[in-house]
Amino acid sequence: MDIEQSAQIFRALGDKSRIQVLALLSNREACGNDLLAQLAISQSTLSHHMKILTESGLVTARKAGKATYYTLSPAAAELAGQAL
Amino acid sequence: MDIEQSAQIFRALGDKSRIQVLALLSNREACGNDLLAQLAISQSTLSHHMKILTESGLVTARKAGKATYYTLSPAAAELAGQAL
DNA sequence: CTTTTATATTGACAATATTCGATTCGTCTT
DNA sequence: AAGACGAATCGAATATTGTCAATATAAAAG
Repeated sequence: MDIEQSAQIFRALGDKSRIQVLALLSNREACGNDLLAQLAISQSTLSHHMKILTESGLVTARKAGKATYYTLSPAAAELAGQAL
Repeated sequence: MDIEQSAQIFRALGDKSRIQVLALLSNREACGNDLLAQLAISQSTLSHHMKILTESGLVTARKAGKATYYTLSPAAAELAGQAL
């Protein structure tokens, strides 16, 4: 694994809101609105965080109709499970 | 583990230079000068990074005479070993 | 006791990151 | 077609971070 990519992943993990998102996703898949309902942040901020999480590879996004469903990618599940 | 503390640890890991430091420390203990010799950063920048690493608990510092010797803490060794 | 060596701290600056409200873009419903 | 809904993007304000040169502190050497 490239060193800058590792840094990117850790940077993605280095934010309270994003860790909360990962925790929510550890149980089950969820769409943006589901997540939004449990986080005290705005919709645009959540969208921004989800972009960072997906770009880092920690989360994968699946669009279905209006909604976007997010799931933990396996690598993230491992890291998150160990460290959280 | 507290969620903000987790974020702090990941933030500490989210920088290229700091990951390089951890890689260097994975083999053996090293003092600042040793590290400085292998990293293309200034002394003050290294000192700053080492502060972040020690404050996050990933690295422990031991002062001996003029020098400060750094070692990976066990938790970091595990995380770093897995992710790097 | 002066000088050198190893770190730490300070102050400054540019680059990044976080956050929000407003707007836009798709998709579904009516 | 019009409206509602979920999400993404834009623009801007603010905060945090990474970096360095300069300076300070502390220990060893001469």
